[in-house]
Amino acid sequence: MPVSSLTDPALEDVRDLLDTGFEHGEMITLVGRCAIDYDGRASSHLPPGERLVICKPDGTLLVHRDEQRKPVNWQPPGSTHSVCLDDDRLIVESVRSSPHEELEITFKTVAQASRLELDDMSELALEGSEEDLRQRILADPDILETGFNAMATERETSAGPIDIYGQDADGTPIAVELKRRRVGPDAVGQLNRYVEALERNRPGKSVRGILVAPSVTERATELLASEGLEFVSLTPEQADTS
Amino acid sequence: MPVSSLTDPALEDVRDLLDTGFEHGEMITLVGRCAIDYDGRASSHLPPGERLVICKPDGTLLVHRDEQRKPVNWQPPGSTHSVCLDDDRLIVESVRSSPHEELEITFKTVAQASRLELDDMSELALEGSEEDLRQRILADPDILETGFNAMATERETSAGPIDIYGQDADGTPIAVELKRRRVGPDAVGQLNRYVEALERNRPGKSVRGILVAPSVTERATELLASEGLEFVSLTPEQADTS
DNA sequence: CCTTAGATCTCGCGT
DNA sequence: ACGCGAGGTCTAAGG
Repeated sequence: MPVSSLTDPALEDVRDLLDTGFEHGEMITLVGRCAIDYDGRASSHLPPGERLVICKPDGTLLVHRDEQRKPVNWQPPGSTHSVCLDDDRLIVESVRSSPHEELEITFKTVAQASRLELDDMSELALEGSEEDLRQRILADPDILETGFNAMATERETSAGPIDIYGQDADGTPIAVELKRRRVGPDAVGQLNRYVEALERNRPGKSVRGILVAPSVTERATELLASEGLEFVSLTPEQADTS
Repeated sequence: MPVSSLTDPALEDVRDLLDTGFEHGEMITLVGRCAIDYDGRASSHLPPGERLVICKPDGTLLVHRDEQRKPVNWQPPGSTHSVCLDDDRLIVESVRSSPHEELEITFKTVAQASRLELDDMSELALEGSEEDLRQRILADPDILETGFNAMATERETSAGPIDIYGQDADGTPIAVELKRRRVGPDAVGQLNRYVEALERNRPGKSVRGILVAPSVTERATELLASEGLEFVSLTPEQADTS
């Protein structure tokens, strides 16, 4: 885990460190006072302030302030970074194509500059996703409704793919929309689009729509009622019955 | 912009640095080999690997790998960080309440640990948002449709707030939904919910729905047609006519 | 606190 | 490439 770091360096030395880091595909962190201009999908300007800048070898660039979870500015993976010294200012530039986006960071002073080689082959194992909720229902369809018969997942309609498509005990088609957390009106609209698409395909035949989530907001409940849709309360993880 | 940094420190010294940094409300960066466990809205486990950890004074915690824009693990602002030394392992813990979430980072080795005091009072100025699109239309309603009369923004309906509510030249009500970029079926569903809510309030009276965006996907175009809704192409920023 | 919808959303998966 | 929907989404604004 080699780390090369400079404290209160001359901007010239920072430029060399960046060039070396970019060359070697290393991660770089910079702490310093900088102004930032962005132009691409939108455009922004951030006056000078002290921030932490991170350049990843995959082309990602992050600018973090001392608060908030999201970077104040950034470039997505695949961008190309470069650095140049202009008088007494160090300019870090990141360019992305398709769509074209430019980020320019102008440093007045740099307090710390580091090159990091990070070795990380592990993969994140996450539980509690919508996929887990789907597996729960497919493993035991009766928890949705007695006699439910799951016939397909991601079934295509003209309005998009249905999470689970099946039939009830009477053979009536059902579109099931899954959400891992409490839902609002948007999920109802989504389910409604799928149900209407199925009904357009089979005129006259009734289709049921069931929204599956831990809970729904009041407005979503009203919308479900006005559209004739149903709700079943389920979480991705089985309730702890210990 | 005071920066205190340790290279290849003993874990004991890292613990002291963290304690000091937490105490003084400073930002902290750690580079090292660690495993991570999360439990809260979901749960996850990440086996050992080399990562960059950032603790912000507002309670934000970020764990970044050497690729991707998003942190592999994190805690939102408002979380409480703590550190303890357990044998030959350094454990950084972050807890959040409402909802309860825990993140535990177990370091085997630390290559770099830094305390940063970042002074940043500037505010980001961003252009090209949906709000800019709204201002464009309100400043010159005719660019939406000749004779359009904007009567309200964020007008409440039983299905949620309409971006712009108004009337056409004939006095027919119009719900306008704005999007800053190319849109898909979700935006059509959103507009449809608003139009249906208005129609439920005024039975028999027809209501027009207009989706405003730079462009729409084909599926969204079909949905617009099947719902009897309309589309007008506009961008947040005026086209460059130089 | 909860709800609602925007975001330079990001990300993965599919066509 | 583009389309589509999930996400521990995050974040701001409003009730």
